[in-house]
Amino acid sequence: MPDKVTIATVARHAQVSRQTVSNVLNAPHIVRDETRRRVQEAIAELGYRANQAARQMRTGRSRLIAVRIEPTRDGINGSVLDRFLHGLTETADAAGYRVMLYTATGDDQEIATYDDLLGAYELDGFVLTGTDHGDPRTAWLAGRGVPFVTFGRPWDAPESHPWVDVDGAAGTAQATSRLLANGHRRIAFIGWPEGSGVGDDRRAGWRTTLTAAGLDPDGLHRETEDGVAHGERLMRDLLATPEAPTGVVCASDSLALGALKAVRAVAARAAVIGFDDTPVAAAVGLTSVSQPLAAAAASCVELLTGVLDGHPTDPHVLLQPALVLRHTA
Amino acid sequence: MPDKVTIATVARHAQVSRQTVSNVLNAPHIVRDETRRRVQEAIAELGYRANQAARQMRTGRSRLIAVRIEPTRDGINGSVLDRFLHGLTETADAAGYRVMLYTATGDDQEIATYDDLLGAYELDGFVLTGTDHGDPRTAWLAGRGVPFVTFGRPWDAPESHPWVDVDGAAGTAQATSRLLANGHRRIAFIGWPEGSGVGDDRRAGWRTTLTAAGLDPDGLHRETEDGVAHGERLMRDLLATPEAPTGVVCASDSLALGALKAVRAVAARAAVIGFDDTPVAAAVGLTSVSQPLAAAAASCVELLTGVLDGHPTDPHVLLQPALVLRHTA
DNA sequence: CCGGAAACTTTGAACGATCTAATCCTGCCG
DNA sequence: CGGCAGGATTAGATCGTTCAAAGTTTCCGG
Repeated sequence: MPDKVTIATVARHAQVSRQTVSNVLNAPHIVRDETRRRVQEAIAELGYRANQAARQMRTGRSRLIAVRIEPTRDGINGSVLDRFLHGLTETADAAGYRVMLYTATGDDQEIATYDDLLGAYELDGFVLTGTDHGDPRTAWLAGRGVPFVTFGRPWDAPESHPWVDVDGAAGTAQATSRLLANGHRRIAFIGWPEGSGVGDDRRAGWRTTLTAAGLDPDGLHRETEDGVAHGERLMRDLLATPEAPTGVVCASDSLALGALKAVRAVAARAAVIGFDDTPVAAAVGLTSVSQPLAAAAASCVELLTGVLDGHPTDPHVLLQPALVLRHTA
Repeated sequence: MPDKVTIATVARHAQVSRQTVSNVLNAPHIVRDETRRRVQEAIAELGYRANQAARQMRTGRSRLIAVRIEPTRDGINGSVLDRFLHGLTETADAAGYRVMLYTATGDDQEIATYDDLLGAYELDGFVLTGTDHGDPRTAWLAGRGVPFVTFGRPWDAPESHPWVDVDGAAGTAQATSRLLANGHRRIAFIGWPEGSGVGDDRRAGWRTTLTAAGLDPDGLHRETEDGVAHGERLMRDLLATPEAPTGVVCASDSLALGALKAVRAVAARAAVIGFDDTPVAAAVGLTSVSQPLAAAAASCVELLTGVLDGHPTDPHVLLQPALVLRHTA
């Protein structure tokens, strides 16, 4: 293995001082053209790469972004995080940042981890997913002045910090419109109990679209925890009512899959639309609302690096989902 | 924000020298009990955390492990990587390491990324997933003397480097035995074209189990690319033969899902078993072979940190999968 | 009470980059 | 031809840690 190439090696090779090499890297405009060219050649020739640890010691910046990887609770939503992570890594890479993972069980343990990561690695920023009402984590980070972005709106105070989100209401609105366009008039919604920002948002899209079409949404919605079995139960329920729906929009693919089972079990012909476009949806041919995860990830990185590199952008990004048509609607 | 706490702050506070604090952290046994206690109190009181960048500069070790996150090709396998990543992060954490992500498209681009990562962050090691026959990446890493572990055996040279893998043959053998125990005699296998180590391994488990039971596997297997549609096509094919199978073991959940569709389409009652226990399998009630991903991740970290911290373990770990029984077998 | 080994602690340098401030050019004007 | 402005370049200090070597204390046996 050849000797380690440091900035001093490059400087010697290009017959300039260390600082000039540093300038070529960090402030090229202050170096004369001819000198810059010579230095760049030396860099290329030697395969020099700036040591981040040394740079970080001086500048206090690590070019590292931390993201939490969750314990894959349902499994069905795991792949969403997966795609998001990939997009994040790719965009961060392009912006000269790297992604570091961490896990934590529980909010206070997570905050301890922040402390750890900041102390040991001087992380530049955090990307949080799945924030809830009154999340203590965002408060802690904001209090310490640590840059961060959340994927998901802070429902209680939308202006409080930078976020990126997907317009869930627009997604369910699209789904509902699709069913309306196909001639459906009794369109149900199966979602989560009131109180979760995301769930309420998705329900709202369905409700307003129905109302706008002059239809009455009352009695056509059901709430439950997420899960295939729950979806199936509620859909059987709906199908058994006197005015059974001919189509249903669901807050998740799990619920939709359950609904689909119920429909098939009673040999009905109701249309079903899910949410998240998970692999499950693709596998069983379920029409579903797809979140632009790569774009969301890119926006997160953009917001964060914008703050870090001193050219901040609009700190609130709301992306539009798209309906992926398959067999069920 | 309080001033940064460095080793010097702690030293002053505990009335010892910097080096003694360093010794308490890295070689506690050479410090007298009473001194150590005093230093540890100071550390706790001040909330001191060793700066990794500075440590790394001196030691050349970053306590960072790199893992590739793939572009989620199929989507169905995405969640496997996801669970693996989570396990990796958790175990690495416990061993005092952190996980850094990277992506790359194509082997040579990936090698360039290695160079980048090693040069800039002095990564301690790599975890590779999905290695193929004659992988240039492992050769490059080995040539540079960079520690790494692969999740997946190097089929062409099993002794060449440390790896962790799941015994696919044992998995399909379990699946086949299960079907035998349930009275099935004509048990088919749908897998991938010959040549992929993983695929061949999974087929072998089925074949040897059938043979051991005195049954003839000939004519009962089909090969195709991965995908639901392919699985469905081949299963229809099998069901249409004079001696149609009453059960089928598949090399993946995608194939199994397709097979299941075919079975239902022709109103047959054949049992179906998939592989990987993806969320899809859980959602549709498909019996599937489950890989112990958390254990695999833990083994990867153990192997890697073992090499790094100088107490190497057996460099080849083969884990046993488990059959998850659901409705289809 | 002293010599000396063992146990423990401290000092100074080094890792590889950037910051600050000082020095060196170069061209231009009086 | 000297002086000077301004850009280009360089020398030295510094970030927080660990290594190597030197210094100090403690403990025993003679």
